[in-house]
Amino acid sequence: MDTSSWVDTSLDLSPSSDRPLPLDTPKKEPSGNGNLIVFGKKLSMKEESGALVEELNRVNEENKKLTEMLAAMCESYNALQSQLTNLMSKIPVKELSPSKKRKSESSSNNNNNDNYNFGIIGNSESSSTDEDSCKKPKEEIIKAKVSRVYVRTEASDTSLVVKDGYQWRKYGQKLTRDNPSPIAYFKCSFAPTCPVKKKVQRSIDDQSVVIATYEGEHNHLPPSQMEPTSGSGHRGSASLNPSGPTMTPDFGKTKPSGSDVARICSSGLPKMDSPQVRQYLVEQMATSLTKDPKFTAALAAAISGRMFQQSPVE
DNA sequence: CGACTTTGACCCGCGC
DNA sequence: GCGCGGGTCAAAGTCG
Repeated sequence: MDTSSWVDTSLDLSPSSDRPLPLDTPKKEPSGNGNLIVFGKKLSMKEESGALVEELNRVNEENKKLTEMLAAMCESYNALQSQLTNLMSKIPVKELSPSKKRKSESSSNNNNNDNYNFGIIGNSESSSTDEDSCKKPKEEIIKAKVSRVYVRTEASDTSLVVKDGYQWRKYGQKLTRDNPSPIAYFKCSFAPTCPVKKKVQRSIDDQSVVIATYEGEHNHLPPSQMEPTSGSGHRGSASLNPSGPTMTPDFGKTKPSGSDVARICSSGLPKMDSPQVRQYLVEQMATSLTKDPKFTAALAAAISGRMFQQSPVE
């Protein structure tokens, strides 16, 4: 029930088996048997290039459509986000008492309307509240308390580190029953009073996927913004949203890496509708697609299918 | 020497 | 009430 954000450090837009190829190969496929023999066939150069050009055009159109879809998604996302922010601002925020450990945690779950720094479309892992003070209107509590982010990393990378621009201190690690890989617990260590916690665990299904669960809301500026000149590995600049700190990718400086894309996608309140972002996303998609061998293969298959169709086998 | 990580012990909620 | 399991603490170790 929680909405989670999918963050893929490589912006995996590749046509995987469960994600059909956007440029769906022509429905009119060569019948039945194999499909990749086409290049062996004799096609006149004209036909061949014609088919290729046609396919290229089609792919371009498809790309356009995808771009538009992406933009539309970003817009609706933004709309939702602002709605959420509005709603959040109407709910009184309570300061938690640091004294009660357990209580404070659960209360941080409950009353701190966190549109968390990632701003991930909130989701509510929030357990039922044992919160005393919150005589809550049961349902319509905004459930943006816990954010979950999926990050694809190198499978060999066992560090369970999710770079999000904040500074974290690990305070625990446990093995859980349902997942062989341990779960690591982090606290935001940049500000002593910052209540934000983070849990990181590898996905049970895909070891290359790390699930980071954020709880709480930062009550300070992101380190990278407070110390713009200090390196500390956080290159992305960040901006503080009035309703909560948010990460904003820095497009100006360096070419963002995959993980930057991750942050773009996962960060909740960045201006997703800004032309820069859109442009960047499109570029990343294109790069990602062209780099992906699967995509290339699929494209080749599509093209060959097309060619095959145009010059029927005898 | 300070900041961070590791890790076993402990706390507490929840289901039975 | 009891046991289990998730979450946290805090001492010891590590690192720069």
